[in-house]
Amino acid sequence: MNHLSVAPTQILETMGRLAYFQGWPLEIMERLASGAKLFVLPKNQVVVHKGDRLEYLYVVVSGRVRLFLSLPNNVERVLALLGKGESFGESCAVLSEPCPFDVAVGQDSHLLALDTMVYRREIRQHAELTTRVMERMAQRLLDNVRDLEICAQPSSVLRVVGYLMQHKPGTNGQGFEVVLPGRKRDIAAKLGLTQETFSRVLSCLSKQGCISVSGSRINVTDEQRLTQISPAEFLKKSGH
Amino acid sequence: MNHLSVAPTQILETMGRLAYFQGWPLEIMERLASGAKLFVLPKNQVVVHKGDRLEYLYVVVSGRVRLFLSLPNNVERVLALLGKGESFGESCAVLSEPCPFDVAVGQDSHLLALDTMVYRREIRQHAELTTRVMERMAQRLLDNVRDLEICAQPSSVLRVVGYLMQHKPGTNGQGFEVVLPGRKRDIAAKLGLTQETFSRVLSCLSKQGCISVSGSRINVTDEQRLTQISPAEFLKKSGH
DNA sequence: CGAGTCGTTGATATCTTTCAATCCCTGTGG
DNA sequence: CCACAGGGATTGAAAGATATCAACGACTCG
Repeated sequence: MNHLSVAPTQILETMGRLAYFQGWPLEIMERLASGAKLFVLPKNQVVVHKGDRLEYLYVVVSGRVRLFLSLPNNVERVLALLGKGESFGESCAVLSEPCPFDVAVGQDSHLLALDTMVYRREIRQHAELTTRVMERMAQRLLDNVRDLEICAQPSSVLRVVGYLMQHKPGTNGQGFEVVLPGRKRDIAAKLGLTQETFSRVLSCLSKQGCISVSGSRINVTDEQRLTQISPAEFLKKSGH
Repeated sequence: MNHLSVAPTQILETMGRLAYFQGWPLEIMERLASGAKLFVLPKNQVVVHKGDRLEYLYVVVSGRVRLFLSLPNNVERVLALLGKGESFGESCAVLSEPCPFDVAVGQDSHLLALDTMVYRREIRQHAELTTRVMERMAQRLLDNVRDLEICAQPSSVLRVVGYLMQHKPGTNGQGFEVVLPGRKRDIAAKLGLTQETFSRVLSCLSKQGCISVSGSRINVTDEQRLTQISPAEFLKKSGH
């Protein structure tokens, strides 16, 4: 993988702009920066193979990263789609375990790579940071449950509705927009659906006036009806 | 919920026997014990409702506990089946977030309940413990991925095979036994299957000589064939 | 012995996947 | 400027696997 040779001071500056490091002591960021690299990755580049021992912990500086499992029928199951400021590899770094998923970038991306050894040492030596990382992991565990709840919904429609509602902004009165963080096929793979099914569901919801779709922007116009659509006798209604 | 009034010293003694607290400083266990209770719960008792603010962090002393999501079609999706020494509620306790799942006991059980406030305070004041809890959470995140990988398998057979292989003991030459940690319907619900489908798959695998089932004990006799059975043209073969 | 829970088995319906063709958009090169 | 290639998305028709509904059998407990 290509990595830019970047001066630690510039890496430090980059770190300062990432949400990931908000509130971290400068002194520690400096030590992390000195062992860090900045990777420049072309679209579709694979970053990590399942089973790899991670040399680095990664933080997304720009672009899109997708974590996924490769299933026997030659399809992917997407675990997460990450954007700027999000990270992956902490769990493996902390436990020195092999990575249980594959990682690839969805478009040209910049990834900050922190040396796992340095990371572990710094984390452990600073109680405040340990707490911070612990909280982040706790948050991720809760997020996983929410994701799983959506994937566990018994019908494709409910899964898509669940996904849209999960991305509703906190403060809002009437309607909201969801911008899909990746290709539709990847969103589908995150919901445990094929892209075809995902497409059909969006199409139907659209025809019923609940949402309007244009590219990767989805406008939820009638949240009320969207959440009540459960009765599921639904893909048929729109002229199937 | 019934809770035994138990002297802190006895609670402390109980804690000492739980794997959860192995290696914890006695001093801290004493402080945790003073704010702790011991719940005695009858079969099927609900411990936590989804959305509850947790007053306690729970550790299983005896019995079986199941964490699950209630889905719209009135079925459960099981997240975990816990036995002695396992715990739940840390993430919520650490973040003061409402619990995202329901919890019930599968049989008469004893649960140790640690006050979340005391727990948080103690954890944060002792760097060593924070690290320990962080590592536990990291482990749980990796476990979640493994579980999800199994649930993501494209056929019921692969899911069951995956489940069985996940429970293979590390050291072994020829065959192994898996004791299901709960009712078959709960295992099925953990795999995202109905109990009927789970039953059929076990039956077929059994007829093909890969495994033998007696109650909740499953003997994997031909691991070789079990893992190669993928071709999936399979439920039909056994006289469906 | 009867009630209740759990598990098995069977028949049917339904939903999603799969396979295939078409469309749309974008970037590229003649 | 247009043609064309490529990736992505959509749409259609068919097949297949699981869910659902229902009945039965096994076991436990009171």
